Amino acid sequence: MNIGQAAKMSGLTIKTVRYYDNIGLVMAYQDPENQYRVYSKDDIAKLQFIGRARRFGFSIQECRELLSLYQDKNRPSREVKELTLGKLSKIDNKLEELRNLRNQLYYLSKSCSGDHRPDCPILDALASEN
Amino acid sequence: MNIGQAAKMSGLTIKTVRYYDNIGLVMAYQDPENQYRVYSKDDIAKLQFIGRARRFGFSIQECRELLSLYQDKNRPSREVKELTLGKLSKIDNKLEELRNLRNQLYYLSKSCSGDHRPDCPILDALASEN
DNA sequence: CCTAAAGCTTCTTGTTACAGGAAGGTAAAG
DNA sequence: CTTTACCTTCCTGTAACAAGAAGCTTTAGG
Repeated sequence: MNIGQAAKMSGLTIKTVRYYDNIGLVMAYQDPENQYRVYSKDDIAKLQFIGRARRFGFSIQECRELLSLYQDKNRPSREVKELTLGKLSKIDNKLEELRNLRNQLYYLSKSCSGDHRPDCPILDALASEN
Repeated sequence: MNIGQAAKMSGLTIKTVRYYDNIGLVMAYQDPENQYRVYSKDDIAKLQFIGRARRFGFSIQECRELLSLYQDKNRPSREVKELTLGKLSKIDNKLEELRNLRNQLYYLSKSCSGDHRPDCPILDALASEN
């Protein structure tokens, strides 16, 4: 099937699918006559796989690794789990960071009257040493 | 003072400071003799201001707005508060998203034995319809 | 005084993961 | 035969800088 169908079936955009072909992540067969990309069922499965992994926050590089593990029927599940746990810990760090940020911003916004007057503790905080 | 000192005093890198000059965020005076950038105390204050705002998750564009509000002694504090509240709500959305992701990944990792055997519920989940 | 090191300049390229659009070939339908 | 839909490649833009090359300038030391 052509790239349009492949995009629909995988839930990705045409641009994305073409991009994955360019970077060698999911390479389509090229019809020698018209240069159109041709996708097999197997390719669609890979695209869907990647779409889900991306939604889980895995980077393209990580998707590449997951895909090769996915295609290797004999790999130990340990490798996949390690990748996932690594990602989990990164997410935990990011969560912590964001929570702190959120609280600081929250207290800053609370302290500001937010009316017509020019006094603004938010700007004061950004301008001061601390 | 030169860019090296300015970078140190503001806690930013030289590259960053030069970049801010290029995009017109904090423009330095240029010594006509040697083309060196010269930073005043006021410039340093702006750089520090931006450094803090960036750490609070404000984008360069938002920093630009905050900076102009900061320099306008008569602006109503409402504007700053609105900017901050908008940012806060974006952070809340991101937090929610990340928390969901984290939980999904967590349960996936829990379900995988992570040993030498090839069976891996994580990959199964990425490969299946849901 | 000369030299080496440190500091400065501009310019180009790379990063991440695509999106948007131009210019042009192809295919299917009326 | 023409319109319309799809496809192609190639170029540019995004956010916020980092890295590095090539080449001045300034400063400190022997």
